[in-house]
Amino acid sequence: MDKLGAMRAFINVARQGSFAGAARQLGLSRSQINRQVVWLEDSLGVSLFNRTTRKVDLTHAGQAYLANILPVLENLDDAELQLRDNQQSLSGTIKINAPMSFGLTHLTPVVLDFMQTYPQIQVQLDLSDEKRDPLSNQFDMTLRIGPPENNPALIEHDITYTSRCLCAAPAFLQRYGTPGSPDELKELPCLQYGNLVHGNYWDLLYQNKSQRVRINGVLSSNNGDVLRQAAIKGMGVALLPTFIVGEAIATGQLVPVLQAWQPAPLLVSLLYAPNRHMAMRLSVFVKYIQTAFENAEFLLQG
Amino acid sequence: MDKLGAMRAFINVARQGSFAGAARQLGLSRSQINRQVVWLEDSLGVSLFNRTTRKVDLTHAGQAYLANILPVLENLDDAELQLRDNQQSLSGTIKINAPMSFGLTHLTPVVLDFMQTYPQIQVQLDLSDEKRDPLSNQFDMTLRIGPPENNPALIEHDITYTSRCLCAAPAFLQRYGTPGSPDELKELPCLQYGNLVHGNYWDLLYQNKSQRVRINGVLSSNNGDVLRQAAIKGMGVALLPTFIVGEAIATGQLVPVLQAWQPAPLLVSLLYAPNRHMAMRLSVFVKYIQTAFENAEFLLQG
DNA sequence: ATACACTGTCGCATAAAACACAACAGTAAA
DNA sequence: TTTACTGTTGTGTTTTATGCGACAGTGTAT
Repeated sequence: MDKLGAMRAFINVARQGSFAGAARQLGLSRSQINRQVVWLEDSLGVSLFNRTTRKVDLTHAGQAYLANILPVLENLDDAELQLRDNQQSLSGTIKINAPMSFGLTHLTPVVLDFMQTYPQIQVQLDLSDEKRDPLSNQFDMTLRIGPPENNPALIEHDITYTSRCLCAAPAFLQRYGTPGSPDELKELPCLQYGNLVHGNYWDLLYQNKSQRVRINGVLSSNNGDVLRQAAIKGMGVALLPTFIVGEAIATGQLVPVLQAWQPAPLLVSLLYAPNRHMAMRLSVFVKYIQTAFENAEFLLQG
Repeated sequence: MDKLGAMRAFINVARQGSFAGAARQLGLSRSQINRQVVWLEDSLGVSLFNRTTRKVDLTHAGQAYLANILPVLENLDDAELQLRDNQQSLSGTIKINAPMSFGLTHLTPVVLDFMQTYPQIQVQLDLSDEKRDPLSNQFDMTLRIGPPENNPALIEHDITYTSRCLCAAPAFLQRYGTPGSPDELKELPCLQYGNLVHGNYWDLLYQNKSQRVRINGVLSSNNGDVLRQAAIKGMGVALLPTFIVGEAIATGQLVPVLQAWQPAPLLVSLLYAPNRHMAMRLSVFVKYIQTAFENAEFLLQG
């Protein structure tokens, strides 16, 4: 038996002093109201009403019970209302985790725009290149750059792609010579992006076919800016996402090499727990990020 | 769907971090716990748990909801406990209404004994000769002296009988003569008990047959002591319950007359609302009064 | 690495309840 | 007295609750 329903029936009967009135108001039959109240009385072991066929008066016990459960049920409704509001309104906090470089250079401006569009939403933006569990309750959204995880317990919302390129400083190329084929990379000092280090090699695409190329890795870091600085200083050939080295290439600090041998583009995706009921602010955020990066060709161009 | 049940399932799952654990504790199947939680989530439009098949963690929304409903449910349980306790324990207040004379002379000592037997029970004893509705919430118990009401919406618990007698002061009899037959009453000044005044006559029993006898009513009152004082002063023949005039007869202030023509004994009964669940203190009170008056022969004797 | 025990979820069948309707006895007002 | 309404109860039907079994997934111990 639905005790809450019985309580609501009881409250309505008490307020109106009539079973039939409560039945009309609740859209139920008189018998059902009667049965619910009787059940409540039996389960409590207390008579709640003194009823004649024409009058319904609260017992002392009924008065006490009514006075006790009224605020309780109000609190309960408040709790639900609060929850629903937090779920459906465009307010509250979004906790985002993203890698350092991409977060600083590309995510931050979009997030700031987002916050101006939805001023009631607060953002907690955590930038770090450490791998964090997107399923821990620490973050609502985790932005990842890399190959898909194919984790069935995780929603991977693909945002865009970012291409990578091989590049080096002009001074470096003057000193070591510009490589004409990837074979030469195993003789040249190479700078490796840490998150992708699986060994002393790079996987490159040549005419859409993947080929594993041995390299001479001298520096690896989980921070792309470190590698960019190293590359600009002429310390080696770097394989870096264009969003990191794009500006340096545009200003001539770095020069693309082996342009026919480009690494596969990396997936930029938002990871989050697959809740069947996602908070409105989160789905709005995902959509906002999606459209903001939809035509982000700067990511694809050197 | 029983929302309270679903909430309890949710709370148990949250506490144990496991659907199966909650199922074991609640004595239900895993599927039922799952269904209840899913139903709760759907009805709230919010995901309460982040679940993998091996871990169950509260969502932020779930944490908030749990924190909100926990005290609410506790309050609800408290309300029920309080109600049940008030119902089953021998404590609380009993509100009694009784007629003035009988209350003072016979009910009061029994009530005082009752209070010493059950010191946790408080009594509110209202003595008045006005007719009051036993169904109004003003009183739990109404003691009435008189013929049964045969009200189906009322429980009439018969306690005992009290006989009545015709009597007068010796001085009065010296002046007017002792009546030898009831016919003479229509010439003698008579004193009528107010609650029973239905006209200028008395209904008397002669050899177990009721006969209506015309009288000469000169004073009527709803208070028996008034009539007793008047009778002692020699102002007329009184028809009064023996519990009022018994002492005066014993001391010779009044003398019974027409002893072959006695009025029908009056019923002493407790009236109360027919609650299907009577508070323990009330049923105990009824039983106590019942046994206290069970052999109350003083009521039957002049 | 493999087996195993355990998890959350879902489909299915059944027992339990919620519910409306109709009928009944009682009551207040016309 | 009539009339319209009340609270209650029995009856049948629809809805829901519940257990069982199966499935895919996941830690643990061998």
